Order: sequence, then structure tokens, then C-alpha cells
Amino acid sequence: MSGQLNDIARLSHQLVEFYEKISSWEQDVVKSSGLSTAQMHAIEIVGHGVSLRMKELAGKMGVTTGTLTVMIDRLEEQGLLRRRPHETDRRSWLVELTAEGSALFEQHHQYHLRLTEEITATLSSEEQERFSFILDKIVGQM
Amino acid sequence: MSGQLNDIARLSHQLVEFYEKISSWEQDVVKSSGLSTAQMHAIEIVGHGVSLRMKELAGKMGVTTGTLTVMIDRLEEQGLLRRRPHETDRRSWLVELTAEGSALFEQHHQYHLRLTEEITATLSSEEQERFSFILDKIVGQM
DNA sequence: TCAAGTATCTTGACAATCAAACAATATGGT
DNA sequence: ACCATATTGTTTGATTGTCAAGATACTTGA
Repeated sequence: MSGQLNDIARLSHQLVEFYEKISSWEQDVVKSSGLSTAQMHAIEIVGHGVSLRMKELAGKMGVTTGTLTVMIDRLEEQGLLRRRPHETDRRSWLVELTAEGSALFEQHHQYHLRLTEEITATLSSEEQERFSFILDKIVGQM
Repeated sequence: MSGQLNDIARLSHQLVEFYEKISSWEQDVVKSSGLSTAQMHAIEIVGHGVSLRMKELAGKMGVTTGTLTVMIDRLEEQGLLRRRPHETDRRSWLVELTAEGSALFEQHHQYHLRLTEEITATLSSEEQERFSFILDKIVGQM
């Protein structure tokens, strides 16, 4: 009974620690590319799909469209992505990666794979499978 | 053989998704307190220990000391924490929570526990135990 | 078709951040 | 003890991030 509560507290602490470590890893990796983490986050989201509206991107980033406007301005100046008018809605812009932006996204994606490899290197294949299964359950519920 | 690579890619994707969900959860929770996530992060770190130097705190936050100076100024103005001179090193300040800051920290900690409860609600007690075990392994290796 | 309401993006004012320069203190070698 | 070097925190100037309010475009109901 008190075991339950301790388990929760323990797991909460582990989650915080895990999250912190990933954060600082991401920060280090991104720094080496010369972008801010927010900028790289935008690249990641845009790279994940094909193209999306400013509003949609702002929503996924948890930021207002005002914030996004200047951010996309900067990334456009750097040639990493571009705005393209929406076909039917003249209020909207679609944001998409340039070739250079795609290359950066791909490189960053490789970093993620490498981190995941390192993480799973310490796990048995059974543990790895369980971890994946549990993550699915958790993410599905959040 | 190609199964291994697919597993890595899959897990990498799951980790990103998990991380994103926690981020947006944290963002929502913090917003309701009127602080920025960076400010709450400082409260969390200071609250976790007893007191620490500006330099140490900056290191843990992945931020320069210049950034921290103005951030601590603001949090001090809000009465959430205070600077105290280091006993033996007169260059340094020790940062610690006020009573009000501790209360805020405690409240935020409760939010974390509640999230952890929600997360584990979907897991069997065996899965919960496995998850905890695996996280330990991973964090230990990072 | 048109007015009122809604949606999308940009602008302008302000806050956060960093790198570099600075002031005060510590440390270590002679 | 003394001087040179390193460390710690603050300040400054430039860049970037942020939101509220404004400007333009769409939608809906009469």
C-alpha cells in the first residue's frame, strides 16, 4: 500500500531524470549545427511531413503564430525552408523544407537513430521489445 | 537483420513522440502558474537540492551565467527564491528557495506525481516494474 | 449578396538568450 | 608573500523568442 506510492514517486523521479538527459543531449547536438533548439524543432516537424500551414506548425510547437512568423523568416533567410502560398486559402502559407533543410533534417534524424542505438545497446532484445510495447501503451494513453 | 534496424527506427520514433507529449504537458502545466518553463525549471532544480551556486545552476540548466543572472533577478523579485553569500568563496552566491518558492515547487511536484499515476494507470504492475527497471538501465548508461 | 463573425498571418513592443568584456576573488607556483 | 592565471558572477550589445493587437482573407446565415 505504501509500496504503491513509493513506486509512483520513484518512477516520477526516473521520468524526470530521463527527460532531462534527453533534453541536454538534444541541446548539445543542436548547438553543433548552429541553430537554436526551437529552430531545429521546427525543422523536425516540417521534415516529418510534407508541408503544413503556419498555424498548424505553431500549434504543434506550442507557440503563437506571431512567434512563428519571425522564426520562419530567419530559417527562410538561411535557406533551410520556404513559404509557398496555400492553393485555395489565400490567408495561409504552406511551409516546407528546401533541399538544404532536408539534408539537415536527415542528418539530425541520424543523430536520433544513433542515440536510440546507444540507449538500446544496454538492453536485451527482450527488454527492448518490452520497452517499445510499454511506450506504445503510454503514448496512446497520453 | 533488417528487423534490427526497423526496431531502432521504431523505438526512435516512439521516444520522440513520448518526449513531445511530456514537453507539451509540462508547458501546459507551467503556463497555469504564470512562470515560463525555464523559470519553473530553475525552481525545480533548486528545490531538488538545498542550495547551489549560480554557476552550478547554469550548468544544470544548459544556460550561460549571464542568462541566469537576469533570470534569478526576476525570480527573486517575485519572492520565489533568494541569493545568499557563499560561506568561503566571496565570488559566489548560493541560490535557494523561499517558503513561497518551496510551496510552488511542492505543488509542481504533485503535478508530476499525478502525471506519473496517469501514465502507470495503463500498465500492469509487472509492466510498471519492468518500465522502472529499464529506465534505470538507460539513464545509468546515458 | 452582404454583414457579422471567424480564421490566418504579420507587426510592434518587450523579454530571453548568448558571447564577450569586466570586476572581484581564488589558486598555484616561485 | 607575490604575481600570473583561472574562476565566478554581472553587465552590455546584438540576436532571437514571445505575445497581444492589427490587417487581411474566408465563412456563414439571413
